Amino acid sequence: MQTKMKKRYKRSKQRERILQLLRETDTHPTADWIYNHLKEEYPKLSLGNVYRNLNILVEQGLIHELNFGSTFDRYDARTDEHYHFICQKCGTIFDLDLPYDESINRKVEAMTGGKVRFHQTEFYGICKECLEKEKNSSGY
Amino acid sequence: MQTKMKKRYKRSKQRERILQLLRETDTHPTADWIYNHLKEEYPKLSLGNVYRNLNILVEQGLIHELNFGSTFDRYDARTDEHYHFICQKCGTIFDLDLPYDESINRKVEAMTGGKVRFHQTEFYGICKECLEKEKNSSGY
DNA sequence: ATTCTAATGAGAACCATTATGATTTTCGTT
DNA sequence: AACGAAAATCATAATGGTTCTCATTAGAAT
Repeated sequence: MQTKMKKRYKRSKQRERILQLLRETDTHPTADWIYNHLKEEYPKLSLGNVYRNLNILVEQGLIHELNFGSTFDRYDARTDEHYHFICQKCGTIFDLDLPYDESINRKVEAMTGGKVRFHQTEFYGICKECLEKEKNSSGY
Repeated sequence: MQTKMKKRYKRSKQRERILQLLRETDTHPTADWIYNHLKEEYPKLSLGNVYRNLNILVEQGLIHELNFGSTFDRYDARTDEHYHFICQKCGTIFDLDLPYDESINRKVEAMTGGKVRFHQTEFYGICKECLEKEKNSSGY
C-alpha cells in the first residue's frame, strides 16, 4: 500500500463559517440545519458544499460525526471525549457531564488483543422536558 | 393522543427464516447480506421484504437494529444488553463480554431528571487480526 | 369453506449523501 | 502585481440504502 499523500487545504469562508456555527451551538445539528442557517448569509451556498466541508472538517479532526439517534448524520464541534443522551420522544441529543472512562479502553485491548482508539456511549430514554409533558397530559 | 391499537401479526415462513438465520450468526449482518443468503432458498424473495420483516422483528423486540460503524443498518438477534467493538480497518463488529453496567443508567437519570431505558457503548479501533496483518506487511 | 387481514413480490419512490464538471478562489512563486 | 497550480464552489445529476405502493397470495378465525 502506497503511503498516503498529506492533503493540503486552502481556506474557505464557507468552511470557516460552518465551523464557527458548529462551535456556537450544542444541538448537534444536521447538514440540512446548517445549510438552512447559512443560506441567507450565503445565498449561493449549496447543500452539497455543506456536506463537502463537513467531511473536510471531520478529516481535519475539528469536528466529529455522530451517526446515532436518527437516520441522518449529526455533527459536533466538541472533540473531547464525552457521552450523549438521546431522547426517544423529541429526538434531542445532549451532552452528559460524566467522566470519560479511559481505563476501560485498556481493559478491552487486553480482552481482545486489538487496539482501542476511543469508545462512545449513548443513553437512550426520555428527557426531563418530555417526561413533564407526559405527566401533564396523562390526566386529561 | 389516541391509544395505539396493538398490531396483530401472522406467521410467515420468510420472517421465521430471517430470525433463525440471525440467531445462527454473530456477525451483525446487513439486510443485503441476509437477502443474498436466502434468495437461493426463496428465489422470489425481495430485498424490500427482508427490510419489512426486519422492521417487524425489531417492533416485536426479537432483534435489535444497530446503526453505528457504517452507513447502513445492521441487525442483531442478541437482545440482552452488551457492548460492541468495531474495527475501523475491516469493518467487523463483534460482541464484547464486558459486564453491563446498569447502575450508570440510574446515575444519568439522577443527573438529568430524565428516564433512561438503556445505554450502548461502542469501542472503535483495530482488531487483533488487522493489527497482525499490519505488522507483517510493514517490513516489506 | 368463507372471510378478513397480514404478508408477499415486483418495482417505483424517497431522501440523505456523494460525485461530476465547469467556473472561481486561494496562495505560493515569479 | 501578475501567474499558475491546486483547491473550493455552484448547480445539478447520480448513488444507494431504505421505504412505499398495489395487486396478489397466504394465514388464521368464524
